[in-house]
Amino acid sequence: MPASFHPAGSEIFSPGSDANCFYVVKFGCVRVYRLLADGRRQISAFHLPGEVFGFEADSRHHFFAEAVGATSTLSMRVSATADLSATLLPLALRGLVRAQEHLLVLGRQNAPERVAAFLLDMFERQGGLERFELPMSRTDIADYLGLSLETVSRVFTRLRGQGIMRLVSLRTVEIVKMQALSVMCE
Amino acid sequence: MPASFHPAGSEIFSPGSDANCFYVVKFGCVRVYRLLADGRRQISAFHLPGEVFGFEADSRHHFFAEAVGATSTLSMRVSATADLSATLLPLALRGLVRAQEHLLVLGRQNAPERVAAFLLDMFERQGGLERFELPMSRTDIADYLGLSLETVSRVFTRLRGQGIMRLVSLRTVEIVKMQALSVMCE
DNA sequence: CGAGTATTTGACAGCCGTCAATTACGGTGG
DNA sequence: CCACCGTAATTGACGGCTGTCAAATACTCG
Repeated sequence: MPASFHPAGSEIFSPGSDANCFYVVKFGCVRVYRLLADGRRQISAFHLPGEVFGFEADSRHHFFAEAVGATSTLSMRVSATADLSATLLPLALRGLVRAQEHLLVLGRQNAPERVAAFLLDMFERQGGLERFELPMSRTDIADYLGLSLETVSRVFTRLRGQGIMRLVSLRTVEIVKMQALSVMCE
Repeated sequence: MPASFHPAGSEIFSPGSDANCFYVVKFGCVRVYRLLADGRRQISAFHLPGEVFGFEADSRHHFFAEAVGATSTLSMRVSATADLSATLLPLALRGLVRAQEHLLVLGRQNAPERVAAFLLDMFERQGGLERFELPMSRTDIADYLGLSLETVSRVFTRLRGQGIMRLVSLRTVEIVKMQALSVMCE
């Protein structure tokens, strides 16, 4: 179970490379994404400490994975796992449910609803403390939510104006009115 | 492996119900979707003959599944499968990849690109014949692509005007310029 | 053949993306 | 410790795509 360190922005895998192992995030954050021919990017998931990513339907990767900030991972070769299917199935199913929920956000929610959903997700995945870090840039958030970075920024400003959240620093969020944020996602 | 017949529009399962079996489509088409509180709907997938759906991360369904038209399915109890994990893992992984590709469409492609991607997907999944049926309504297509039904209709009209496709009947598509359609998705 | 539904088409408004400029932050070196 | 520089984030102006509302047309089924 070898550990690796990934500097900010470094590639972990890319489409076409061998998918012979999967990864556990030890610290930091990983973004998994696809690109269109003209460079438009859709981040399908961020992975935080403790989360597993990198398994594929076949033996090749179909996505890019990069360290968002300084990140360390543990990688496990698929062959080294006694019962691979039993290990991966629950992970794959959870990923599937997450992706399907994300589809609802991208397909049917407007910009404020998307940002609210994102903040609540980050809140819950980082232990439910009202103050937490955003490991990723506004551009990353935009590419995850299918918005422009300017729109993400504008919604942040609006949420601050409504007293729903506070920015302790550019990347540190404090949720003030949890209820209001939840209502926004319906 | 009991077979069931589902009339058009009938419910196959809904959120909260027991997820103790999964389903294979025999004929017809199934839509799987979620709703927001105000009724906005996102269809996460259509399932055509031969495809499997209905497995979940836990023992409860999180989605609605309905027959699009007259549909028949085979249902298998999860407990009746010898090695459940080995059977379901490839299906779950394929579903995950599909969902992630769909995320790119919803997050980063405009209306014509989305419709083109949808038509190509239907084309490929129905055997690659240039003429094929759309089992679902414009509303269903819209809720799958995160568009309004009017926008779907307008894009259809435009594609016909450009000589890229023909509507043999309202639900029967003939793709005339495959190349042009592919280019639209990048 | 007729009723009801599905689809198409049109007019118009609004949300959000793009382009651009300004401000704020953070890290580095003096 | 502070000044400086490069990057990230914010803010503003404006246009276009797409949603909404509404009406007309086409289709399907009984």
